[in-house]
Amino acid sequence: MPAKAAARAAELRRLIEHHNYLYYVQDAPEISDAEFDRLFRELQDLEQSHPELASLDSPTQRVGAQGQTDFAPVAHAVPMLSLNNALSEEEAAAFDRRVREGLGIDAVEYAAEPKFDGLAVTLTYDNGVFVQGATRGDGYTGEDVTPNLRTVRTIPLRLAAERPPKTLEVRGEVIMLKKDFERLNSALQEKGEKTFVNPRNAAAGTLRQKDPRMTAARPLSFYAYALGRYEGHGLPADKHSHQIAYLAQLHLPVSPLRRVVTGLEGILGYYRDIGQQRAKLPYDIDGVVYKVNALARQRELGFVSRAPRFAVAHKFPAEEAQTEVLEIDVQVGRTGALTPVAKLKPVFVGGVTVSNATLHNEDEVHRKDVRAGDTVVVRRAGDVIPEVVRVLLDKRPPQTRVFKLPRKCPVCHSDVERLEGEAVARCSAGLFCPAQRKQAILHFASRRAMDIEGLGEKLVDQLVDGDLLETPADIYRLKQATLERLERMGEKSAANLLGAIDRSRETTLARFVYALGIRNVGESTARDLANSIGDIHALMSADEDQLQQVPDVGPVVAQSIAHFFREPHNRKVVNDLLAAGVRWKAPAAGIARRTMLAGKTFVLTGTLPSLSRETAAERIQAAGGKVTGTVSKKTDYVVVGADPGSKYDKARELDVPVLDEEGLLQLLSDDQ
DNA sequence: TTACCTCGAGCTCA
DNA sequence: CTCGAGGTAA
Repeated sequence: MPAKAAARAAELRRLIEHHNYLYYVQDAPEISDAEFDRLFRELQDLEQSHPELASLDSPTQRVGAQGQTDFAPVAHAVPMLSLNNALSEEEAAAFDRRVREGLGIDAVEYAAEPKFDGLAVTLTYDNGVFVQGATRGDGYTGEDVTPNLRTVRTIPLRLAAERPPKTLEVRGEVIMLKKDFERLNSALQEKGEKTFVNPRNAAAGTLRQKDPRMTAARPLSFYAYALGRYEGHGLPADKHSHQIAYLAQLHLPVSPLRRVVTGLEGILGYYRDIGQQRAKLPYDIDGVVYKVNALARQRELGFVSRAPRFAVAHKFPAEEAQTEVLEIDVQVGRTGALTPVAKLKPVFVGGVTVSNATLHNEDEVHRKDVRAGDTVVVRRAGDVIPEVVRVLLDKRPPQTRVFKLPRKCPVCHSDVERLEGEAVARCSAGLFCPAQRKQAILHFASRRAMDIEGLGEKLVDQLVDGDLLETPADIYRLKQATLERLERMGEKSAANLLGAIDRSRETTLARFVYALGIRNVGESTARDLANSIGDIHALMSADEDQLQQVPDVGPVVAQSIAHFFREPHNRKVVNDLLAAGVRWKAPAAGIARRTMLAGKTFVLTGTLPSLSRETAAERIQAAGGKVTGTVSKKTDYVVVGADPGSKYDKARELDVPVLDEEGLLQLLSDDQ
């Protein structure tokens, strides 16, 4: 009697999902583990004997139902933006002041919540069923990690709602609870396996597992804090806090520490309160978040470039630690810039082991008077980069010496030059310096340049040190037999590398120009040059006036380019590369094709029906147009897709012509 | 900057 | 088993 079986299966799923929620989210089970297991097994048996009842949202299908995690790209319909940071109470006060002034009101109501230290993800529910989960990625495109997220016990596979919304996209953080982290690490240790260094890395590593069974074995948690897309009834439209409460009703886990507070006093009170509880909380947090609670006011404030103006992350002060400076190393970069780097006695701070800290330049070292042998205070500033905060002078041993930048390049012993008014000193040898040569070749081969897969740092070191490579052009003369003599290079690796080198011969002018590594010429300038000048020989012989005709090329960039191509050595490298068979298609129809969109500026907002943001931008650039991020009087067109942001409002305000995708394609096809 | 995962392939020892 | 390269995240 399948009808009866189906009804029982539905009932069991509801019960199991409910008790799962009580156990994992509420931490208040109402039945014993044994009873829960019985329900679970009954459902499993039922599904086994009636395979037609199996369904993806069944709690028996948390693991394995969808096979492997494939990390396929997922475009976010609503971008996952980052928040601006406030690093002190003064900055939090400044945020509150800007909000008050922006809204013209005296006391603002904020929704405050802890800022979890984990990984941002977005979950999509179709008709109440969890169908997709993705990482944040660059905010516009993330990776599909659905099978891994299905194993997270606090993520409901089905929302608790009689009439669930048609679509619900919810944003939140995947974390590992401190106790789960400790349990996992001791288990790993017992097995003699590598342990994780902190809960965040454990969560990140777990989410990046290909096999969801591995993920299932490592306990992750999830907390929801924001809404992405929503279609359906029932969502409160007035306040953020009400929306979060609604998510909680659907049995999505939300932070119990969230509060609604008012004004600066309210947010600072909250900050101090949470700060006091921090150590006792079951998970790591790195600050608190304030959001203007009224959604209409959020819209009023809008966005500045990539971050909302209505919210801020108020970070706790970065953890500091003391350690010793073993020595101050000097590294040579691609442009020959000499960078002093403090080699530190490894110290655990802010969740990682720090052993290097850049000191930026000579003046910076002197300002802080850092010396080899000093004891210093270090911290991880602005999220990632380790920083020497100050020297503890009373711990300075006798006979330390003031740091002196070497007068000769530490790699090639050529003279070091420091130009008037510049903070950086440079090795004067240019590409004759092996350090610069290595960097130049690495840059040439990099993904965004010539994209020679497999030509990495260790290999370039060997090739340059063995005098097998002097210039990028030599790459195309490498032989199988030569490569096979190198470390860790067998027949197969050598053949693969030669294949990659051969494929790279077919490129574009823009990539080629970028690959040359001309000072001040990045990816976008290279593209501008390729589009406007369109020919490598014309580019090589262009004078500075001609170069300045190219959009966005000013005197400094023009000078760099002209200077680069005046150098006979560089001209020879270009000619050698051409002789080695490096080639590209001439930009079709040349100038004529570009007249229409040349110099026109576009801004994209919202999701286009068929083109991704990237493709749209590429097509516009290919036609000579420019794509920027902000709408101003200089913007010629705003291309609007679904769910546009504030840029759309701005466009209407400034009377900038608005296109949809069709209009854009029309414009592009007119431009033949 | 550090830590982590995955992949392909080389290395090592049986 | 170990290494290098490539990728991601904060």
